[in-house]
Amino acid sequence: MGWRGAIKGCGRRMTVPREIIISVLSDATEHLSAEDIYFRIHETNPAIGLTTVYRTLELLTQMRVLNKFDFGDKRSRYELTDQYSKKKHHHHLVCTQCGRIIDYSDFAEGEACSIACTEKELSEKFNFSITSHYLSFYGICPDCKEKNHEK
Amino acid sequence: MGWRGAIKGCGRRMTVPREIIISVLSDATEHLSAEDIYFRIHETNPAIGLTTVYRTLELLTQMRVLNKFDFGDKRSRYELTDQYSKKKHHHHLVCTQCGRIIDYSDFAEGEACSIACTEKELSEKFNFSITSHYLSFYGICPDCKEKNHEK
DNA sequence: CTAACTGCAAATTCTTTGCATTAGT
DNA sequence: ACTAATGCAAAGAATTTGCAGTTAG
Repeated sequence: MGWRGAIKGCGRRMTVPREIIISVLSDATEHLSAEDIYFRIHETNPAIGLTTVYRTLELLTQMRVLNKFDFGDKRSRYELTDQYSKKKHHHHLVCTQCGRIIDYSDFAEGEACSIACTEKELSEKFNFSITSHYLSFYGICPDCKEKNHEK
Repeated sequence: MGWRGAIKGCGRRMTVPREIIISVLSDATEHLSAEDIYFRIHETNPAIGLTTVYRTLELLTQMRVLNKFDFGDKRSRYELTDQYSKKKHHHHLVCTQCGRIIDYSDFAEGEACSIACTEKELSEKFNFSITSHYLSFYGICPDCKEKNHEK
């Protein structure tokens, strides 16, 4: 079932703003904030307000169409969940100096398997129904390393 | 070198508020927000302001004495980094329904090793200097599962 | 038709800043 | 003494809410 079905399936309505917001998210390669989305939409659809963007993102997050992330700057960022995304499931590599984020999905030998095993062990041990996970590595990117070296 | 040394080592001063804030964090079992810390301190030290708590947390985070987390509610939460903590390095298991967070550090067979291997592979592949990682699993805790069942 | 959705402006909430005062070293 | 650190009040920034008008089904 596509996201349209998910929305209508629970008594909600398909609207122009929702359609556009998801299409922006679907085309995005980066991790967009509410304001990012608002500005992209605003050029072609100035009638759509920031409030609607926030409300739509909240709704879609609750419906598990979107994941909501926080990378340290104070704005929340969103991306489609695996189920609805063109991109494969991925983890993040975050530069703590410049904020650059690399998505990687060509998991190292054993990484994916290990996560799956851990998930299974944890769900048994703590009796949790695990639905997802989030793995990020933090460090200094090549560019920042170079800049730091020059000083 | 303890955190006191870290602070003095870079020309900063040891003060009563800093001492108290770290001791609260050191004793905490949960993940405290700035306000949590402020209230705990306030009972015995009403002279210490919330601003100082924020400034201290910011400083200590920059010095890598603290890790700053975000678990979805909008407040930031803090805990001592492995180097300064009584607790072992751990990962998180978060209930998406009630917000409960379980720390686990008795890593499953292979989990710790796999993270270390992945870290090494990524740092070579992307030429990143990786300093830390963050792994969380999300799901529904036993209590919430039960509650959902009753309905 | 009617209830969900929207936009605007105002309100909230968390966090940061300006500035005069206090207190480590 | 010198300057970092503090507390207060005020400012800032991201997000949420109240409400009257709009629109999908």
